[in-house]
Amino acid sequence: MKRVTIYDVANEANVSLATVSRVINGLEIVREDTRIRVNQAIEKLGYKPNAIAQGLALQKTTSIALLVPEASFNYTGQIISGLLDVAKIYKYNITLHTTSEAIIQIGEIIENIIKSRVDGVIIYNDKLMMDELSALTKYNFPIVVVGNQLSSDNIASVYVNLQKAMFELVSSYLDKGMTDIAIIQDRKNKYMVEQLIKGASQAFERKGLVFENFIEIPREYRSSYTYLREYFKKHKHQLVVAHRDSQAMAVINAASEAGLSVPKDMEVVCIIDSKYNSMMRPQISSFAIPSYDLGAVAMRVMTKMLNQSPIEDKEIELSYLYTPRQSTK
Amino acid sequence: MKRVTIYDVANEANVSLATVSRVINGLEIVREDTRIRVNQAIEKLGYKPNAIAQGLALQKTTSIALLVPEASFNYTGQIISGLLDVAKIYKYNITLHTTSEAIIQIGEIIENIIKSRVDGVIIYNDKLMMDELSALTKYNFPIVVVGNQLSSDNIASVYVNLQKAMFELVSSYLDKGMTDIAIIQDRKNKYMVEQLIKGASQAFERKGLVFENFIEIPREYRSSYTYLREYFKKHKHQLVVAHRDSQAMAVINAASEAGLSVPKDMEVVCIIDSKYNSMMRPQISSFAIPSYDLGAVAMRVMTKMLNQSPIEDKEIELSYLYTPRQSTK
DNA sequence: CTGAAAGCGCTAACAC
DNA sequence: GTGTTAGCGCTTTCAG
Repeated sequence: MKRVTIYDVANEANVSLATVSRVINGLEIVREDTRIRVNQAIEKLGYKPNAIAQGLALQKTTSIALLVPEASFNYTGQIISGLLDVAKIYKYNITLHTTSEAIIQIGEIIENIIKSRVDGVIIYNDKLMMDELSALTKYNFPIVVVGNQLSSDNIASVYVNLQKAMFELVSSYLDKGMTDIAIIQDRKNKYMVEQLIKGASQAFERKGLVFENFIEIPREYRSSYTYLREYFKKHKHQLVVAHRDSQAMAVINAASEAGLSVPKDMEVVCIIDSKYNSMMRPQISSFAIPSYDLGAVAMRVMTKMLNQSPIEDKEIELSYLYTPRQSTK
Repeated sequence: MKRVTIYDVANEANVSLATVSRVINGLEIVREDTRIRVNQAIEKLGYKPNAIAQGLALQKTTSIALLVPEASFNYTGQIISGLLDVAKIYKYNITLHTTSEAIIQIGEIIENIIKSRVDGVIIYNDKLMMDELSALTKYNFPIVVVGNQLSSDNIASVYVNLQKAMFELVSSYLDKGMTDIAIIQDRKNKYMVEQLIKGASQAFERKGLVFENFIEIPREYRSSYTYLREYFKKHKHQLVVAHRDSQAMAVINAASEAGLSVPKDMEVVCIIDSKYNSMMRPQISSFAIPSYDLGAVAMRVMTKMLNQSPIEDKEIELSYLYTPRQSTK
């Protein structure tokens, strides 16, 4: 199919290309009959405006870049889903970029994003902090960070206060007199675990205690499970907190092999779960983190920034809900 | 930061924009010293070529559209991951589009893709078949379909032969004299289940039998689990095949509630599993479907089509591997 | 080896 | 209301 341009339509309809532009954008007033004529021509020729050319002329692309870590999508899936739904409403396209463990690549990705001249960038990344973002901020297009509390001139963020969540959870156990509480720590999700530790420490401090139970998965272990199997042969806690349901499940399975029964001998809680949690036995007590909303709100904020609309607050905190299940008493 | 264009660089380096274009594209021969001068200017000004303008001039965007159903990403995640990794190698950008259940939207999405002038489209979709694709084929850019066997002039496909997989699986059970075999059927993944049924039917026919055990989840049930719980109070099979581990898990949990033990009283197999399968008890026997490769190969084929490279075969079948686990004897 | 100039398809003043 | 025209930033002949 030959490319049909705005000129072809103009010819067909016997008007100037400016008029065609007017009707496709519906901005200015065009006389009824000529509008109809133009629309017929468009229909007849099967004309579709070239978004690339529009982008050049308008200096905007109506597409925003999404930057997510690696590509498991196990937990970002919901976020992306929310993002896309809202993006669709506002007619924004999403270009998907993933950051691998290798930090070196990040420069390349950002370069790529800049070349693409997207209107904005949404980032979900535990590791990427202000410093790494600076490369992006120089080009001062709006940035929305999902998952971290963070803001500046053209950066907004949408997040859940995990520290507070953890504080409340740990406090409630401490109140019951249970102090043997441990957190699973692994290399990934470093930022997230840090927040959990802060929250726990805070709760301990309040009781005049010190929190120091980190179950750190050593680098040499390919999977947490392998390590945990060893670990629970020698250790036991009253409560173990994992960040994800998969980690929690590894804990439960490992503990079970070591003869520990959850929740009888040990309770387990995770922060974020997936749809699989409902299928697991025991089902894991978790915080209901509004992942979908995290994405949807992020995209909404982005559209506001793009429209220069005033934003009440650049750091938007979404709420969580602790949901006890079978893995706790 | 002010936009810096190729003109600015040309000025700074005291050359024409044509020369700058040459050095950034590294195509034609440019004298050593002027090349260095230009590169210095680029460095100094922080110039990044505008991909939009390049796209306009070159009539190509180096970006390809990815169309996936809804947005669960539970099973497409791996595919997307493979896709992105290869896309990165070839410097292609991916724009992400999701198709919801509502068919009406599909036209809008396709229109959007066409306007974006992507270089190609990769589609993973059980439902979308030739007819729906026609809107795309008219614009004759390359299309790669993931998951369906399908091809034509500018359409290639990468898939796994589920029918064959199912045929082999069912045959092996029939050979053992087990004929009470059922397939879980739901509204989603219709195409996939169809293939499974074909494979099973074929195996049954070969034995002079007829396959007719479909456990169809009625529309009114929000989750399969709710229905299955009722179902297994009254029914029981020797083998139940589900397409996904989540479905299989629902079967196992429901059966378990009805007093059936898997695999003792009933065996369960699923076709595609996720990383969660390794955490489930029992772990579900499944076919190892090379999801990542499905994506990676699809992208590779796409790049070939874009380069007009000859393609040996437009229908690429990837292999699976049946992996018995705890849910079968 | 390098520069001038004509597009690529569209938008947005500015005329009429 | 509608047409004219100058860009948007880059690539690519075609000269020199």
